[in-house]
This record gives sequence, C-alpha cells and structure tokens, in this order.
Amino acid sequence: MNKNVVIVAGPTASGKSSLAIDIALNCNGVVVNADSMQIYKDTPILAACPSAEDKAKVEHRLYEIYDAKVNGTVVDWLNLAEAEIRKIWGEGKLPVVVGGTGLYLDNLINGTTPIPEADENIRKKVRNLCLEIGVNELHKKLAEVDPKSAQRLSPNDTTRVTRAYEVYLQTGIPLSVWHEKPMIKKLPDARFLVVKICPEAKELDERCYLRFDNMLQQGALAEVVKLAEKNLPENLPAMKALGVPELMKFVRGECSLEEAVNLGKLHTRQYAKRQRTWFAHKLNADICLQECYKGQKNLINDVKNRL
RNA sequence: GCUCGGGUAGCUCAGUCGGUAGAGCAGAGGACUGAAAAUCCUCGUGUCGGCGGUUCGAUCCCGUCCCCGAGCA
Repeated sequence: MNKNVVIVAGPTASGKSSLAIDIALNCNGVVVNADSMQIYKDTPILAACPSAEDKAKVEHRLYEIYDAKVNGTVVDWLNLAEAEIRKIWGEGKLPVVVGGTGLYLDNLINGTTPIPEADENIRKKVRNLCLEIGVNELHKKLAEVDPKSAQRLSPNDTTRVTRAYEVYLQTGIPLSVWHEKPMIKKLPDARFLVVKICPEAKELDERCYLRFDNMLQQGALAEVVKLAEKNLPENLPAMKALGVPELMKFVRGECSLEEAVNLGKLHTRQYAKRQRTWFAHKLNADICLQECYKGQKNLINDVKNRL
C-alpha cells in the first residue's frame, strides 16, 4: 500500500484551505490541520478555521481541539498528526496536511532532534526565571553551560534562549549537542508530495485585508469578547492569534475599532511576509503555484497524477 | 490682534550648553530544531518650516515671516 501524504503549504489568505479541500475531494482524502492556531477552539473565526460548509464537503481533523488555556507545542502536534495520518492510511484514504505553520510541516517532513519529553515544571521555572532576571541575564547563564548555543542566539531572543536553557537544565546536555544527533522522523515510511503556494505580496496583501473585514462580519468581535471573559494570561499562544490582542484593546476601550482593525490587517500582512520567507527558503516543493489558489483545475490534476 | 507652546526621517517624538542629527513605529530584506499567527537579526542624508543676521561655523542664538495647537481678547 502506498503511504502518500500531500502537504499543502502557503502564507495566510493564499487559498491553501480550499486547495486542500479540492485535493481531498478528488483523491479520496481527509484534511489534517497543520496550523498552530486553528488547533484552538476559542477563535474559529479569527484563526480562519474551516466552516461548517467546508467540513460537510470533506472530513477535517485536528481542528479546534484545544482549549485556549492549553499551551500547545510542535511535538504535541507531531504526535497527534502522526496518529491521524496512520489512521487515515488505515482507512485507505489520503491524508492532506494543510497549514501555515512552517515549523510543524518542516518537523513532520524532515524529523526532529530526539530530545526527551519536556518537563513542565522545568519549563515553567525557566520561563519565570526569564521574566525575573530578563533575557539578557538568562543568555549569560546559558553561555556558561552551552556556549555554542549562546553564541548562535541573540541575547534578546526570549523564545530560543529560554528553550536552550531549559533543555540543559532538564537533560544536563547542551542543546547544541542534541542538535548534532540525527533527526528522527515520525513517518519514515511516508512519501510526501509537497504543494506550495507562493503568491506575490501585492496579490496576497489585498486578500489579507479582505479576509480581516470578512472575519469582522462573521462575528470576530463577539469571539474576542467571549475569550476576554476567560481572563487568560496574555502570553498563551491562543491569546496571540492575529487580531486577538488588537481587538481586545478595542474591547477594553483602549483604542477605536478602526485603529484595532488597521493594526490587525497590518500584522496579518507582516505575518504573511514571514511565512513567504520561510516557505521560499526552507520548504522544498514538488509543485509550486505562483499565485493564490482560486480553483485552478490543472493543479488538482497535477497532484492526482503524481500520487 | 496679543500671550504661550510647537514646527526635526512616511508617522510619533528625542537631541545638539553652536561643530550639519537619532529612537520607536511604518517600510525592505533575512533568520528560524518543543511558545512559531511566536521570537529575533540587518538596513536611517533628512532643504532639522522660509528668509535674513551674529559667528570661522547655526538645525541649535537673534530678528522677521509663514503654518499648527492652547489660552486671552
């Protein structure tokens, strides 16, 4: 039995979700989420989760499964994705993995360094330490135990300095040493067919703006109001979804709706640029569409022929 | 009309006790191994409102004019 996995990657608003649906419809597929925000259930509108209509067309998995208070990670997703993909294969269907989170796709395709499961207590401890003494000081401490990583990382890079330090604290082995070990693939038996959407900035920007307006019409504000009522810490991933911090500010009366919306659109565009950079340099594709997906039939046929 | 503030990078503003200026944001590019819609890195010549004056030298001092804001008439 051939173990194909179709990967659909591309920046926000490039049409990758509908491309995934069309591929699934034509190839007996099931859509699997590879988006770090669509995995949360509190912001289906702002995260652009598939609509009820979309879900009726074809089966979607790994969408809206976490509560906003959960702090999901790449590894959590990898475990879920591996299980789903194997299940879908078992059903004799084609997994169509779609999402804008480059890191997730990269780890799924190329594997991850075999660092032991993170200890939540240590993670919390290091994060608190970072808040207490500041990244720069934490970076100095990291330099003492893992000079190689410290040299590689900016003393301002909160995310990575924290991770490197936490790995050393937990395992006693520097992250830089772990990185020298061979990567381990979740699906060594899979054959990936990567479809990448690489639109021009101009075309994409327009669509980002339109999409944000549509989200508002669909009730994004109400969604944010409900989320605000949960009173969650602002540093949780779900609280940082594009549009959430901006609209929260408006909800709290700290800015006008217009300002919030403009900022939301701006940040969406900036995010799309980061994605374009990632996909352009880090993801090799079998098929690359140079514009947004708008139902191009030959693309679907191309995918079909290569399976 | 008078008084007081202001007029400096696309925007918000620092600053120069006189030696032609710098942050944040925006913009452009880039990185990316357990927060990734996150996090970080690189890139700054602009008649320092106009015109005169003082000075070796003015964006900074003086005069004058224009514009904006507040107050008083």
